[in-house]
Amino acid sequence: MATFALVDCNNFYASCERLFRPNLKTRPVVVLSNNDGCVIARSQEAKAIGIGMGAPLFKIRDVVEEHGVAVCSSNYALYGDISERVMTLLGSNAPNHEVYSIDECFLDLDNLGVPDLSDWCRNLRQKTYKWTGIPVSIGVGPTKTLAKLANRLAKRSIKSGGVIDLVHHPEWIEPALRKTPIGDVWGVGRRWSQMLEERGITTAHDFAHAEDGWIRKKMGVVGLRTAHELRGYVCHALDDQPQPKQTTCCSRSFGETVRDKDQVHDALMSFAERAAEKVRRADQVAGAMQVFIRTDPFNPNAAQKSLSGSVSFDHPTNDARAIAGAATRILNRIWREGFAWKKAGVLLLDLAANGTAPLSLFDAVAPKDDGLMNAMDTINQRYGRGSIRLGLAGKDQNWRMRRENLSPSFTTKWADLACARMV
DNA sequence: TCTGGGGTCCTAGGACCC
DNA sequence: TCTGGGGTCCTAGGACCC
Repeated sequence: MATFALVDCNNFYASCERLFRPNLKTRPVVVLSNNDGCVIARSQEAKAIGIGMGAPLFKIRDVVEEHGVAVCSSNYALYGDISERVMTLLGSNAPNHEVYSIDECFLDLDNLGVPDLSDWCRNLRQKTYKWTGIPVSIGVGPTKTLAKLANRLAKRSIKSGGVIDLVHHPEWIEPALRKTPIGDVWGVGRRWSQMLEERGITTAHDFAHAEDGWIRKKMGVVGLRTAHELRGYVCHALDDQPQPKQTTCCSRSFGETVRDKDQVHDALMSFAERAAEKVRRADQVAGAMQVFIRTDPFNPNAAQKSLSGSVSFDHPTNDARAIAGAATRILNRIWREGFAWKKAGVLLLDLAANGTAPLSLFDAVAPKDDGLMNAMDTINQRYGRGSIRLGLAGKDQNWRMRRENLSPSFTTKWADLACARMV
């Protein structure tokens, strides 16, 4: 039998915000989405006073005021760096591991050669807290889906000490399935849980005992795999060598709607540049790209429009100039006057490892000019993103994100380094 | 007034081929 | 009046994840 562990950081973004700001330790903390729109992470105290996931900031102003809630704009430079530290530590303790998201990691605990796995997990949990300052919970199960489920219960149970092991306590599996609502099962989202509830399937236990043919018909092979995993049959293996990305995207909602083409263009140039940088960092090139712009779907009074266009590159590229140029041509092609644009984005598609992209028929050698891009990346890495850019930025930047409560980049910017003072 | 961004996988349907 | 069956490739859309 396989043994998977899921290590999940507790309230990750809120925990990161607290790391370098001890004065937040005793206050409820929430972290906001881009443009400071809605709540995407909450500390335990913030959950306790009833702040919901996804709550728009304007709706919780009163609660914030009343309880002295610390409100933070999201700071992904900080979270990404802290995440790396946690993952490195986990990886050094369990060589077979899969970094699943910014705050989650699956471990393969087979062949680890430890006498008491639950004990080992509790140690790992303490070590992670001591070394990184981030509290984690650990769920252990015979499949990834059951490890996830165990993790969720570990987070909720005080007496579990942050660890629940369903592999060495198989008698816990059935009660665990019974007390997990169907919508909290990994792989069952909002649509499916509504559909299942309407048919009386309200818990993980109900779903695990539903009929295969019916599940297959209603939810395809994806849903069937989830059901099998709940029964203890492995359908999702540990993926410790993740495949390179096939697409990458840089998109944003604007701080304010924008009607002016130059400003939309300016935003797209910035996205194109950033997307190209991501692809260079992965040592890939893009074979095609897509640009989209759209109005605000939440505003019922505004005329709605969603436009997009794409191109293929003759020579797959990661050069910001080529990508920005293509984005400009696409925008010129799709642009329509008279709409209040709210969001735009650049997608780079058909990504391939740099150097392996096939040459086009008439090429002797692929064109190569990496010097300038390398220099830009080096400067931006050293002095902070945006230190050097293509000379395209316009003056009006209404599309820029609102980030009114941004914490310092404690670990990724020299200027933001925390200072300790002897008293 | 206000409502994120970045991904993956699967399926259905159309175009096209033999 | 009759108009197959099976395959591939591509795209759009829908489900999910964090």
